[in-house]
This record gives sequence, C-alpha cells and structure tokens, in this order.
Amino acid sequence: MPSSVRSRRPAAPSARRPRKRAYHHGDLRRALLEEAVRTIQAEGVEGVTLRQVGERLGVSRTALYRHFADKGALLAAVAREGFRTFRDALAQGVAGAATAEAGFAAMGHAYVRFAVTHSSHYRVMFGGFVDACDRDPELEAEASAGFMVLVDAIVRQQATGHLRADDPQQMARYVWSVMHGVAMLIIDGQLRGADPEAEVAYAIDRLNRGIVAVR
Amino acid sequence: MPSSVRSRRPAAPSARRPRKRAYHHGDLRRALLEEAVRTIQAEGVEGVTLRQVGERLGVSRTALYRHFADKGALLAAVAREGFRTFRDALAQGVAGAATAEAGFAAMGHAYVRFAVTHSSHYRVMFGGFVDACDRDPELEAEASAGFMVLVDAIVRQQATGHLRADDPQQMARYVWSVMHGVAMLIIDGQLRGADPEAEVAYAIDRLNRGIVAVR
DNA sequence: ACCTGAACACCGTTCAAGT
DNA sequence: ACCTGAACACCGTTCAAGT
Repeated sequence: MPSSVRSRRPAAPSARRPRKRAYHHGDLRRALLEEAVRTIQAEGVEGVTLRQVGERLGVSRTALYRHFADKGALLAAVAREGFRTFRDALAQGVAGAATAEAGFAAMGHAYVRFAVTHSSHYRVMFGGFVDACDRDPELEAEASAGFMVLVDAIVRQQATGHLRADDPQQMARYVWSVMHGVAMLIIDGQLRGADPEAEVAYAIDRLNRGIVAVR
Repeated sequence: MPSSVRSRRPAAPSARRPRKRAYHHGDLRRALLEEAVRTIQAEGVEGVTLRQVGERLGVSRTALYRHFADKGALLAAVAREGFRTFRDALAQGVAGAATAEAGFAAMGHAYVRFAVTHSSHYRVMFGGFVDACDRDPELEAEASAGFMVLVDAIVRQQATGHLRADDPQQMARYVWSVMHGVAMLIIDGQLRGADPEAEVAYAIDRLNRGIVAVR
C-alpha cells in the first residue's frame, strides 16, 4: 500500500460535477441503508442478506464493504437512525400535551406506537443485534439521548411534587422497563387476544399509580 | 409408516438391557437436546449449528433429522423444557413465602432470577425464535400453564381485597410485561451500571404500589 | 429403525484485479 | 476511489444409500 497515492490527486477528469455518477449510484451508502430497512420491514432482521441487498441495488454483493465495516456496522447504522427518530417521537409526545401529567402518558403511547410501527428498527435497536453499542460510540450517544428525554420528564414532574422523589435515573430505568416489556410482548405477538392500545393504556395507568407521590 | 410396529415388540436380544446402545447413542434425542442447551449457554442462540452439535456428539450432521423435524423443532423443544422448569421456579417462589404479599414479591424475584441464570432458555422461550408456539401445541400448553400460575396468584390476592378488582387476565399481562421488561433489559446488558437485584426490588415495589387496592 | 455421505442452495468475508 | 469476480469457510436441508 504505497502512501504516495494520497498526494497524487489528479485534476477532475470531466467538468466539475459534484458526484460523477460513477458506476451505479450517487450515494450507495444511503441506498444500502434504505434497502436494509426495507428488507427488515418485509422479512425481519434475520432476512437481511448482504448478497440480496446488493442484488436488489444492482450492485456486487461486496460493494457494501466500501461503506460499512461489515454486516453488523450496517445494522448499527440502522439502529442509530432508529434512535434519532425514536427520540424525536418521544419528545414530540411530551411537547404536544397540555399538562406535564398528560405529556407523560403521551410519551408512553408514543413509545409503544414507535415500537409497533417501526418494529424493525425497534428490534435492531433493542434486540441485542448490535451488541449494545459496544462498537459504535455514536450509537451509544444516540441511545442515551433518548433515555435523557425520559429522565428530564421525570425530573420536571418531581419538581412539581407530582412524582415520588426517588432517584430519577432509577425511576427512569423502571419506566423504561415497563414500556419495553409491553412493547416487546406486543410486537412479538405474545399478547394475542388483547387490544394493543388498551394494553398500553392500562399499563400507563398502573405504572403512573405506582410512581406518583402520595398526597 | 406401518402401525404394526407398535404391537410387535421383539424380545430383548441380549439379556435385558434397557437400551441396546445402538450406533453411538442410547438416547440421541436427549443428547441433542442437552448439547443444544450447552451450546446456547456458551455461545448464544445463534451459535447453535446442527453441524457442530452433531460433530460434538460424534454423529453425522443429519442424524438429528431422525429426532426433530428441523432446527426450529430442536429450539422449540429447548423452549418447552425451559417453560416447565420456569413454571416450577415461579410456583416454588410463591409456595415458600409466609404471606400472599410476600409470595407475590418472591415470584417476581424468582422470575428475573430464572431469566438471568437460564438466560439461554429464557431467550429461546421469549425471543421470538420459536415463532410463538405456532408449530407446537405442547409448547403452547406449557407456556400458558406458566401464565396461569401468575393469574391464580392475582385472583387469590384480589379475593383477600389486597389487589385491585381489575380483570385478572389484564392485570397478569401487565405484571408479566413489567417483569419481562426488567428481565430483558438486564440480560441484554442494557441496564449497565445498575445492580440487577436492586433493579428488581425497586421494580417490584413500584409495580406493587400500582396494583394494590386503595385502602 | 437409525444413521451416513454426497449434494444443493444458501450465507459473510477476503482479496487480487479491473476501471 | 469505487466496484467486481472468484474463492474460502461456513450454513440448513434433502435424499439415495448403507447396516
């Protein structure tokens, strides 16, 4: 691997196009990401195959390695994207509500709604496919940002005396556990015979009752 | 498949050995099951490979097909076994406690303890690997038996007026969601930095407070 | 009845080679 | 710089054949 390559940048060969539409794609990285999401939605996470993704994009099955370290990195990128839109969904849930209490409930509904409508993303995010952010610090940051939205909401409600004065982190982990449990059982189809919306509503009621301050 | 086989039980060929040690194993089915569990514990569910399992047992990689329909059936059998010991663990948790309330808490601890110490079984049982009991009615029965232990405990505590008079099934689904959420986050390593025992204790406290009857 | 061995259609990943 | 094609070491499953 001669390092002289680096300094030898030949002048742009034809005019000065931003991207010269080389080979098949302008932005293969983006295309790979989108195709992966599409496949996950259609066939689940284990249905994602580098060969199939490549073929569907009219590209060699090894072209991906120019843009991602390996298959795990592809999935991690999907998860990262998921965490960003997840956090937005949560924040929007809180923002649209009149009272802090209503905002809390709205956040719960938003949580499960995201898990159900983006179950492919959700599974990649929390299903243990990406090995808990170990390899991707950016992913870690995105994930804990979502957790922070929850902690903030709790702190605000503790300040008004509406929630118990427990360690907010501890309480946030509990709230997260509850919503995660409900979401997982629903998208895994384990709660069959039960209406998902009703399930969430009941859970939020009972959850809330368990953490409010005694008047 | 001639049904005459059933009535034609030939006399034991040499003395009266329980199993005549044919080929490599007396009970290959059992051996396959145990090897699968061992592999799952060591390398996770996706580490289970029919070829490797066979090789480790000194048997061809296709020998398994005499005893299980396919790989999914093997995992389903592991799950079924898991459900049985799971139910026992739950029941034992309730039985060992003095009061009904203490029994309830004990059951929660037993739930998460099982998930943590048998995380391989737990993941196969609830991780969506066996496609929610669809193919195995026996598995379905085993799973709902475990759920019934929970429903029974709830009904008993509703009778004494200790728990709210909600639909016991609905309440059981909620309690299950909470414990499942806590268990999953713990065994997925998502709750890092938190003591698992403390996490469970806090969860049970808050959970309980949310479903007790108002005095 | 129980197991084998070769074969088939898949995987992810590497690497020399093309443009 | 970006992509290809052949190759490697893996999969699960089928099926004719052995004992």
